[in-house]
Amino acid sequence: MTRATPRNAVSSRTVLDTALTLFAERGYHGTALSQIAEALEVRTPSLYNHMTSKQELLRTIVDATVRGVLADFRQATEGRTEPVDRLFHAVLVYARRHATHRREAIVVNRDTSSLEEPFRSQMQELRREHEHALRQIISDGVTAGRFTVDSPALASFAIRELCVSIARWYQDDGPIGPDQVAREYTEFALSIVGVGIR
Amino acid sequence: MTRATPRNAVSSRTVLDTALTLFAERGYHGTALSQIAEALEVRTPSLYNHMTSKQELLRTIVDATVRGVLADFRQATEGRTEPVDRLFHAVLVYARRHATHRREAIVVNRDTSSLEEPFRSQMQELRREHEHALRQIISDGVTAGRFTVDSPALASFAIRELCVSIARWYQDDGPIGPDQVAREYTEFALSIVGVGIR
DNA sequence: TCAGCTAGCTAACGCTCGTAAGTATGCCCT
DNA sequence: AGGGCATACTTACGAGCGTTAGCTAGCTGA
Repeated sequence: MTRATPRNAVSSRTVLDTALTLFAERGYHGTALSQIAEALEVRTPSLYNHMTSKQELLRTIVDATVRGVLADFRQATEGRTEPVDRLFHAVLVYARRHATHRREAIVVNRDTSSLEEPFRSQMQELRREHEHALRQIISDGVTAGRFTVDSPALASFAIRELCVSIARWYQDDGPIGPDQVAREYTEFALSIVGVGIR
Repeated sequence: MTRATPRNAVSSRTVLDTALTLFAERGYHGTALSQIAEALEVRTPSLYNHMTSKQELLRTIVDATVRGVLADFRQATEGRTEPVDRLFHAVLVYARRHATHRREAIVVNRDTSSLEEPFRSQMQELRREHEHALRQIISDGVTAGRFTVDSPALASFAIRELCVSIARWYQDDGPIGPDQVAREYTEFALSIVGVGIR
């Protein structure tokens, strides 16, 4: 049984959250378990009451995030058939996620390569799935004459990285909310494929 | 004197180059000197004949790259006054550099935070200089009525990260050259600030 | 009340890291 | 021919890492 009100609020959730913060700040290899422990005001070995290994922390973070991205994408695009409509909503949720889940995005983008095999390949496969799905929307839009772009692959890369970049500067306590950022960036994305909103 | 034709071609240049490749691949903290040595088919301590510390390798890489970016920028924009013209050339050289200097770009973006003080602050100051200069061009363009964008800061971030992202997928041996990529991405950038080329 | 479990602690492990010291080897120039 | 220098080597160091083992305290529930 989990203690009702532990004296110090350390749990697998808080360990993961602290790891997330530090991994995002200093990278997986740049973060020592002792730093996570220190942030939680606990000795390093005590962490093992809440996790099984450092690698598992990374695995959990990447897994949840990558699956979340795919789930977002499916929910945002299902039922929509118009390329502009599909791209708009796919980019909107993707951009929004990078404002609301900054740390996760930074860790996934920087440290997926630090995952051990075979998990690393599995995760990269899932990321590629999202990548291809987005590119497909653009290809379809070009075929349908909705988008104007030389290379769907190039545009797809550009749009994805555009969204990812939000995680690198966005501040929760800043003057601009996630929805607003997402909408602005979606506008940028549509500009890239030659769709003007205004 | 440097030996004319050393049996094994190890030099400060090759050490730096190998470090660059590995840092870009696995990150600064994720790369051990032993790995650099192994790639050069040499024992780890032998590296110290060509460098003074691991940290110095990173310092050299970041310093050269950041100063190169600023030099590029100045050369590309000096003498130009038209906002569209200035932005076009500033983005063109910045984008191009990310195709021709992929590894450097990846290392600077991921591992500048691993630099020790006070060098880290100095480098970040220089990066900020480029950032502000680019933003200024956009602000000026908005004032002059050449660009259409809600927030110059947002657009500036977006354009910069767009260029940086080239380093993450570009392949030298691919079907598309640096100039072509740079031109495409510059077009994307101009779309973002509401300037159509075609 | 007290058994059992949770979650903290200290101590210690084996490993790898970056770096230093001292030694050997072989080319270059005089 | 041989002295000097560049560059490689072996050995070793101290520090820090992730992780394991074993102990202890105190809350929970019967």
